Amino acid sequence: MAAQSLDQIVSFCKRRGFIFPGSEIYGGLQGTYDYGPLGVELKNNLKRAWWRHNVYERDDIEGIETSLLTNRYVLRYSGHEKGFSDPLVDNKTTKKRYRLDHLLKDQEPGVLDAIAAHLGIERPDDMDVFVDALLQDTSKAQAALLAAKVVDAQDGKPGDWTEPRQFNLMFKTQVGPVADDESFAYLRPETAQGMFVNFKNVVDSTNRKLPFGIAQTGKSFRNEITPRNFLFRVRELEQMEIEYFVRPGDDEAVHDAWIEDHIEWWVNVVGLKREKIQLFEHVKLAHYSKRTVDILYNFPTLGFDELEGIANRTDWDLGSHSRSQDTLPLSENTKARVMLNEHSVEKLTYFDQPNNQHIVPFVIEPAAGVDRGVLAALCEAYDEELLENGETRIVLRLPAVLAPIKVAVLPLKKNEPTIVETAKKIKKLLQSGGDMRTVYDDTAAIGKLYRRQDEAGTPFCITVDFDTIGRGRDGDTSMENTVTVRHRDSMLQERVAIDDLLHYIKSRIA
RNA sequence: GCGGGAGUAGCUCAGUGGUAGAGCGCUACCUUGCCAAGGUAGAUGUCGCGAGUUCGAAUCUCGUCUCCCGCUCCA
Repeated sequence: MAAQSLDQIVSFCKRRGFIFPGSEIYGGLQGTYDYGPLGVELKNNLKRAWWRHNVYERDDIEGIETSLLTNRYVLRYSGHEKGFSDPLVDNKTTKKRYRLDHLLKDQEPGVLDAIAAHLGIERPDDMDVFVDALLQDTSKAQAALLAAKVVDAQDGKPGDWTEPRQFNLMFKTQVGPVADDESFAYLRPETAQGMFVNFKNVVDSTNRKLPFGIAQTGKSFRNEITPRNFLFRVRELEQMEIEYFVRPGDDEAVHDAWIEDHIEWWVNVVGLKREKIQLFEHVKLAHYSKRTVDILYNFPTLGFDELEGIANRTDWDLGSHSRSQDTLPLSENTKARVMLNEHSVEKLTYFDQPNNQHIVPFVIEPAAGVDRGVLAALCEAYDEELLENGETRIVLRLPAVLAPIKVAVLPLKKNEPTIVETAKKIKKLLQSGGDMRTVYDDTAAIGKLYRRQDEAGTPFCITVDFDTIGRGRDGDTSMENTVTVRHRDSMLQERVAIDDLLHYIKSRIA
């Protein structure tokens, strides 16, 4: 039986050392989690599998790793400094909270005129401009909302509004020893911008031709208003992102291809069931997006929710980060909305040799959450199996490539020195390659050792017994130097020669 | 940020003013010829944190933090 609730997964993760609450002994820190000994292996394996699929097994992707601390101009021109913050206002009577722009959109024109009059300005057509005007002086804005009798849809009456407050979803941090208003940087809210600002560097250093992509995994930070639901919404998260650059006009077909490719990856590599995956077509689009499609997974408790978002970011980002934008062949939407860039020293364009012209590529962005991926993999793999003898076996049916521990070596009897020594020797042999986690355990009876490994998701247990050391029953030595390999999912066993073990295991965990 | 619920051993939870408990798990030894076997011994808690009331607080009050549910938010 699969996990029935997220709580079940949460306590399992803590008990077995996958995931712990962040800063726990000091009462925790909201929206942070730490990965334990098994968790870090699983997470690394997931990232490695992603990198392998998206970088190594393709011809058209380069990897990159950019800094988390980000120059504020990067996030100004990307639109985040402005668009990544929400002005919020509360109605003290109804206890409802609204985004200011959403609230204003629902008002009668007369109410908006009254607000403008109170501020002493003409009413702007553009809601963003209007909101900006209100945020210039929040106490004056509060007075304006009250004077204009802004209505709360909840009860249909003028609300008792608080001052509007700007809720910035980006973390700022001080850079350098002098704490003044200008010496700060942002912690990046997405890894994407690092790839955009390095577009020229990658093109120049690799001689890439369109279409090609840049891939990156790494931490991002979002000051979520309400971090919730375990790993699902956290303030420090890790992303696996690709910015795939194409000729304008090719973007729509490439977008569809990435969606298909990544659904397949979640199903075939991470092991998520196809029927637990859905697509969600965004109706309300981000400022940079022409079309965004989410890949959703059916999490316990949460239901279908986002695992990966695949956006067509058009030429927005490259255009935004370029100087002299008026000289570039930008798309109409970008041209109309892009902020004049007074700080960039580069034009992020691509010279199209065959047609002898500069173009600004369109970008398709598959952006997945590593932590959400780990959570989905755990939820999918978690199984409470009812055995024939009436007992329950918890087994984590992770694909071998994701399993934290690949193989456990166990002595059938720990009070038989030759068996113990042989088992430890085999453990050394298997770990010598250095590219997989192996364990030796003799602290319980063999059945319990198997069950422990089942919970950890270990696909193979190797048991050293009397046959291994040439002391089989009735003097049988025919199975000397062979061991039992016990399979996690089926609990079946087979006999394998020690000399063949390394190859046997490696060929089954790739 | 608002409303509701919760926080006691690693996990699940009992304990309503009077010496902190159970099950599972964990450790050591014995036993054990393959699926959470048995025996013996053992460790583990600022009862989330901080104040207050009280002779005495896990228990009552207030504050605070964290988690869960609902609102809100989710580029």
